[in-house]
Amino acid sequence: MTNIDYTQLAEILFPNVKATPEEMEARFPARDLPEGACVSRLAPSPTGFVHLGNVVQGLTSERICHQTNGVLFLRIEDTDAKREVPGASEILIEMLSHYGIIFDEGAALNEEGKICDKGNYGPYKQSQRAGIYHVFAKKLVQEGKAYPCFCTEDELEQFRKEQEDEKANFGYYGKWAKWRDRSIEDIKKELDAGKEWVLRFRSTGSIENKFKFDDLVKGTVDVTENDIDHVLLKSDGIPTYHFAHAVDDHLMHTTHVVRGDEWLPSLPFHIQLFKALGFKMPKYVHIGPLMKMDGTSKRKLSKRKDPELALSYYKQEGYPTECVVDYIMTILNSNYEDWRRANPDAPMTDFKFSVKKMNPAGSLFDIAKLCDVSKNMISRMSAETVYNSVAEWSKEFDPEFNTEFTKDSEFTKAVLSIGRGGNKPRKDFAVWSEVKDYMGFMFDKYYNVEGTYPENFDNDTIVSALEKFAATFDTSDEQNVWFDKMKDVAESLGFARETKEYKANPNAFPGHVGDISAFVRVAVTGKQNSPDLYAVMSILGKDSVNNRIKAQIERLRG
RNA sequence: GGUCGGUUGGUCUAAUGGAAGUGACACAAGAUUUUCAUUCUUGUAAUGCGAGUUCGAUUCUCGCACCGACUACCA
Repeated sequence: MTNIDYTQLAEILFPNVKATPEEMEARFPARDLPEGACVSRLAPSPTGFVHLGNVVQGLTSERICHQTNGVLFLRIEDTDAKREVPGASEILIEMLSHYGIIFDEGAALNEEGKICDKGNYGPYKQSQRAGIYHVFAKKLVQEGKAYPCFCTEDELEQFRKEQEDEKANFGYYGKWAKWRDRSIEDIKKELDAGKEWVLRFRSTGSIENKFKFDDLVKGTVDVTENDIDHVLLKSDGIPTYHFAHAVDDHLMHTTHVVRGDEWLPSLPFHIQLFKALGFKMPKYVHIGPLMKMDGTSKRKLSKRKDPELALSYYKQEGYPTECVVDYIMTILNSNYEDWRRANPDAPMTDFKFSVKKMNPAGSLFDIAKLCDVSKNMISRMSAETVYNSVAEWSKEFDPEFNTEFTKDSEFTKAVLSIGRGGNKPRKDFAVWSEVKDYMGFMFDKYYNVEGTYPENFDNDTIVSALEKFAATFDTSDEQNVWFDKMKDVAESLGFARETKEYKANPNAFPGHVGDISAFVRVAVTGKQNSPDLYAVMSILGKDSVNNRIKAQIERLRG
């Protein structure tokens, strides 16, 4: 082994780094927080793709922090320039805020809607923290815990092939760690030649050594020491996720790291890194992935295959965000559902969230269940709230419907009020996009003139029923009077006045009052199913109802 | 190949070293309603497999199977 002057090496590699780790510590002092307060963060990549995973992690972190009067901050992990999409951070903040994930600190939007920093532990974009990382990188080199590596992509690929052939573990270690113990002269030669280099961690671990580590969700996990000399700084001087995670979460005083369990395999390296840097470990909350049923087996929700992973899907379909939040809460803490039933109108934040309740396995994301949650929540909303939400949604996603829907807001709200309120409200739709189907017939534009009538009745009978009914009904009638008139029509055609009467003796009548109302229903709504017909007709008004019936009579007569 | 994680009805889950549920979704049947949506009642349905420890294991231990993740100068 060559004897290397690490201090000299550090100077050669980082000649411009003058600041010391101590200065960094002083610049980011411990937070002044009450006892037991948790500090957590969401640290997404700005790829422009905001997904359910962000909400799952975000809600978990948010609850952990705000339930303990702690701090939730947003850090943008833009260390991979290739994946960054302009404007992605802005979209992310905007989207998450709709889901109740509001950050106390970190990347934020200014008054012009542009990204800016809020808080004393910034910058919060990792690409702007290069100088900070380099201070700690230099320190690691000085201590002999990191070294430069000049291997090219081709060389690394070659190692990989050899390892496959030899059935050896993959990675930069052992005889493949070509630059682990090279002389200063060798390193200088490459540097002088202008070769690109990365900074690698000098691992002292061995896969022979196992130990236990506590994860707040997974419990005690078995860990095998890492023996790979992972990259800390890429050739552009930007850190890898691992190094940035250690430095940032230390300096920003994160107490709880919430992230997907795809990170579990790199935990050994992270533990090693924190130790090497002399940092205290945060607590880890590794969340299982969201799964989806694919045929008979489950698989992780995939960005490519599953549109429902993207938050934009829920916006487009018109799922109220609070419903998505409620559903996700039921996945995160199974007792949330019971709590919600007992407290239907309480804000979600009243629920006592517990990390211990989280499932260490991946949960299946069940759209059917989401719809159920959504249906229930929407049924409890006021007509006013529904009106505003549908108006906002349709403005963006169905402008044509929006025009009709908002033309006469009092009329529309009256329709939305049918069966709303009380203990057993109607549950007709789970998403705003279903509203058009539900009540479109109230607008002439969407009223289906070609409505199909119940079978087993000839046109003459239907026409005759419609004529008789149109001649007598009055929108000022009370509901019972209105229905009595319906019964009169039934009787005059030889139909049973009461449904029960008919059921008791079905051969005695051609039909019953329910059939008469079915004729009227189809004539007025164009559909065999509708909300309460009396309410529908009252809201439509006498003229509109008469016009529709008249047109139907003519149509049926051919 | 290696490392790690996971496994209770179709799904989300509860519980426990001592009979696995007046839990939820979905599904089915019935009742209710002038239709639908509701609401109510009822029903179908589960501890992956094999050992070990134990009087007793779904729970603890080990092995296997299956599923998933990671194994990048991505995060």
